Amino acid sequence: MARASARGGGRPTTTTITDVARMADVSPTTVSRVLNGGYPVSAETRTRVEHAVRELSYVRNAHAQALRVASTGLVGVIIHDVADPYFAEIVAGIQEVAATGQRLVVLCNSLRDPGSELRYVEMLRGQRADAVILAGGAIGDPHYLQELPQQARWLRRQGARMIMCGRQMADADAVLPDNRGGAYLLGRYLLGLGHRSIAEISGPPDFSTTDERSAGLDEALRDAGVARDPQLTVSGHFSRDGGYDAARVLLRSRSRFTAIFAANDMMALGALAALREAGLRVPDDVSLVGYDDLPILRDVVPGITTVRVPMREMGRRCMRMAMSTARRAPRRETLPVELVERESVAPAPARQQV
DNA sequence: TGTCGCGAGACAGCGCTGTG
DNA sequence: CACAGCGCTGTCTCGCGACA
Repeated sequence: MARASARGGGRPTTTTITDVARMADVSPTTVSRVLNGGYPVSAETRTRVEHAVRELSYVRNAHAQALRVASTGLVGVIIHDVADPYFAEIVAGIQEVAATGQRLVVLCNSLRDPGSELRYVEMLRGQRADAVILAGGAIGDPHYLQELPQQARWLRRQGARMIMCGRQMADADAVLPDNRGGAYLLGRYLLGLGHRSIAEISGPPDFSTTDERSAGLDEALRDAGVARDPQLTVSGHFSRDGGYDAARVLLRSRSRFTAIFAANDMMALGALAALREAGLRVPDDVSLVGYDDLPILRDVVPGITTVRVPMREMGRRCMRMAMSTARRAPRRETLPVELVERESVAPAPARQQV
């Protein structure tokens, strides 16, 4: 099988284009022509080469190929948390498109640590990735905010590009959900049902997603002439436990509210658990809304009203950007979101407040 | 004219050798 | 000691020549 003559000793041997050429009784040039097309090769020779490729289980050396064609076919995807269904959906969309384009996706889990994210970008640059997709809201760390655009510029110089999924940055392409617009929709919906005391379980303070969704709710309240009570905002991690803890803080406070606006669905699930533990019914005692429309929400009782973010489509679009030719001007695509009404919201009770 | 082989050169980056 | 130059890795492209 793999040649033992050329490289002896304990060194690992691999099948190269030369081995295929030898078995097919042609030159490496002809093997390359068969594999890549674009040159005339007789049917008989083509068959011999293809047979040798199968016999030797030959696959091209991606590193060596990258040297010649200046493309590794590698796309790095950096996400905050692999256990978060939000990112799972985005990655599913990315891989759907990657599979059609013969791209290898490398998944990196930053656990929302800005230092990890920067290190992964550098490592992917070192691997000469064709593109790096950064999914999730921006982190407000000063060093990170200064360094990341620099990394995007270096990538661009290498002929690669950076694509932001769910946030934007100069020198990088971006696919964005309308965070502010979606939060505005939810706010208006709650206000329309008579809710005036709306508690907010917001995301961590240093994330752009947190700011945008809070701003959307703010805008809805402002438009309705409803003053916002700062006591009714508690921040937490973008997770089930983050929502659970924040809801418990709200319940322990003496503040009164008729509805909870959670910054994402996982937080809404945590809040639902905390409300249930406190003996409160959703939506009879408190209304609850989430954000994202994660697939797992379909099996939750009561069904949680939310905003559908086209996560899979965002992933698909990011990958298409990664596979397309880089342009000078960064590209921006904003995807619309829609309100999904389920059973977790009821009209505000006339007097009763939690 | 079609098909194929040959050889040079390019690619990134490490390690080695020679030179000043 | 610093620096330049070269070899090495595997693949691919390109120009040119050979052959049926």
